[in-house]
Amino acid sequence: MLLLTRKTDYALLALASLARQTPAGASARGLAERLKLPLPVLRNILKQLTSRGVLKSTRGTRGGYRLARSPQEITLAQLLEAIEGPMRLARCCSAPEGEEEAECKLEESCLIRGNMRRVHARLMQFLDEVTLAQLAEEDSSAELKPGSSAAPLPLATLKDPQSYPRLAEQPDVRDPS
Amino acid sequence: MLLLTRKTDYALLALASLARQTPAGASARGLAERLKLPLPVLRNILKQLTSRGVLKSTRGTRGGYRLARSPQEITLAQLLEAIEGPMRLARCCSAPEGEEEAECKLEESCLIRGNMRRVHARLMQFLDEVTLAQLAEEDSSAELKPGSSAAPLPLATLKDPQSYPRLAEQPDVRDPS
DNA sequence: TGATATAGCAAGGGATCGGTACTATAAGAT
DNA sequence: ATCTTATAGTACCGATCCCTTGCTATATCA
Repeated sequence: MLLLTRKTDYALLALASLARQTPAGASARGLAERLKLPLPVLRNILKQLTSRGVLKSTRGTRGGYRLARSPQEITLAQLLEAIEGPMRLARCCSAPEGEEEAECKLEESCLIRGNMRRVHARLMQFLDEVTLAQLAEEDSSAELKPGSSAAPLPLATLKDPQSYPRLAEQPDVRDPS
Repeated sequence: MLLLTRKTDYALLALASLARQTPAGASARGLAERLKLPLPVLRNILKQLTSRGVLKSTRGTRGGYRLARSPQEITLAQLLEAIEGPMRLARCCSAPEGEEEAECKLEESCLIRGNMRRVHARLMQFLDEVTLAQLAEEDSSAELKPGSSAAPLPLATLKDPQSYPRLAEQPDVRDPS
């Protein structure tokens, strides 16, 4: 299961690059060359990010794109929604208002609707705590005490993956019994 | 952006139903009728979950499926990987070992690889803290003091979504200036 | 006026998802 | 033994979505 599409990958890359050179901007061509991304694709992405208010654009000879806000004020949740549309964990996790329902026939009888929504909310909260500034940070890769662990506000500074604790190992058995 | 496929929706529903009646089991037909899911689809899902070791099956007249472990020992991360395959945030978040690379041409020059992996790790950690038992819990929907909030181990009991705090509202402007 | 750069549509190829059908195998009941 | 129930495995089609590309219009600066 791959969570981010290629489009999102490219977008995050471009945004990180722009974040590192804030408040200066860059042209689509310049970004494509620097990041080695296909130009036509990147163009579409930048256009979309502009229409969603994440970027600001200037046309003309010395035009280009720049962030609409500072990297600290842009969260991963915002970016994902700008690129891939409203984010839902399952079909029953619709936008808080509007003509949501009728997506899932069960709805009423669904066993897990309430709990799925809770998980969804926690997930969004997590994504809203990661900022573009953190994503764009120089990758010094090991500047943390592994013992300090879980801060009350997670990801205040991005910590290293290491091996995160799997509660139980998942056997890939064929049920030989 | 929709995270879970229909297949996963069905699977979680079926697993929650099985979890509520642990350690008893249920047949594919019985589950399909009770949950109002299309039988052929559910069959394929149950088969897959069995081959991945999440369920155990018994053939014959009074056969059926039952959980291979207790609902408290099964995490959402395990389920998602069993249903949708290895979970990655982006293409550069491969499995910890094996012939991973070469998926992303950039790799070396990638600006955000390290940080993406950290985000990925945190995400997995989160999914590994949600158990099937929690998902299957009766939905009493408001049995919690909203002040008590974030426990050291999040989701010890699933809390209500309410309105989680959006750091900044995302304007859907057309850049009218 | 010309060059540069973004804006907005539109379209097509390819992969994946959702759903269905068919055959084989195993266990219990009669 | 045989019939019924139920899972195991595989193959297939249709629809949808992702990815990419191309063209034309518009705005800015030299």
